[in-house]
Amino acid sequence: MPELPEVETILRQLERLIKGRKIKEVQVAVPRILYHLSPADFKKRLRGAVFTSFSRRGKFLLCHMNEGELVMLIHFRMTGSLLYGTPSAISKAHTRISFWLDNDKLLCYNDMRKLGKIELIKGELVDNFHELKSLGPDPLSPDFSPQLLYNILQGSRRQVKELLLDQHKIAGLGNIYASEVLFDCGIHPQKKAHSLSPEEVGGLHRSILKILHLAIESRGCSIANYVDLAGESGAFQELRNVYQREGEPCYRCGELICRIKQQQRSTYLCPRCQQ
DNA sequence: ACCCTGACCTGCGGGC
DNA sequence: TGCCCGCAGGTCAGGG
Repeated sequence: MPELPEVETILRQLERLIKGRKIKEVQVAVPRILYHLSPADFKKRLRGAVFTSFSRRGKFLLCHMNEGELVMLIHFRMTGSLLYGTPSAISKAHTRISFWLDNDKLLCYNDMRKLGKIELIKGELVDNFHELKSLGPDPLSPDFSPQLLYNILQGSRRQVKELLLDQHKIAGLGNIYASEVLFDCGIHPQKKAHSLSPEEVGGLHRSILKILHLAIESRGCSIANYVDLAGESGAFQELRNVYQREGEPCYRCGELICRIKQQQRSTYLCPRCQQ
């Protein structure tokens, strides 16, 4: 599920709705979401903890607890979501972890496929946490310049779409937005990364920012089951040009959108607009 | 460095 | 109706 825009949407809602709230009780229905942490440990460390602030790196959501002393790190993978509301209003389908808050509302981590992951890290160790440390630059960070993108692409002989999906190179794009971005700038997804000209990279850079900002404004993309904290769908799926539009006409030129496989995953493109 | 496969999970829709 | 297959916003480990 969530790529960068969906995580950003969730983060903004958490800032508005959960900031300053204290956790009264924690319930762990599916321990494997916590990986190496035991449910007992997880509960003990979070009982009484206060949500201080929130941040994001790529697709990782960071909940800073107790003035930054502790960080709860969430990766939603394919089908994870956070839901917030009164206990009776929240969908209990696939609830894996529940947090009771001091206003008697519930914050639930729901995840049909159980592929998501939650970690607890001491605040001072966050920057050394290997999964964050190995991430490439976040495209919404100020240091993500066209020149930086050019350097990243120059260093690889792989296909450009594969590179956009590689979180160690650029952190935040997933399968939907990678296809949409490449359509937007007219670059064929199978082009070798190092073969792109500075002008093409400039266009790619502009399209990455354009599509991500557009998707955040639309509060994410709900093609399948993504919902925000309130259980609401996003609207970006109405704006997409290629993703899951195989066999339908390109809005720009009328050619039929086609689907190819790259690294066992579907890529959608317009064969006429993307050369 | 690159490429592919399988693993982790559940659920949905299509074809027979 | 039921069963099997492929597919799904992700990522990692392992082998060639």
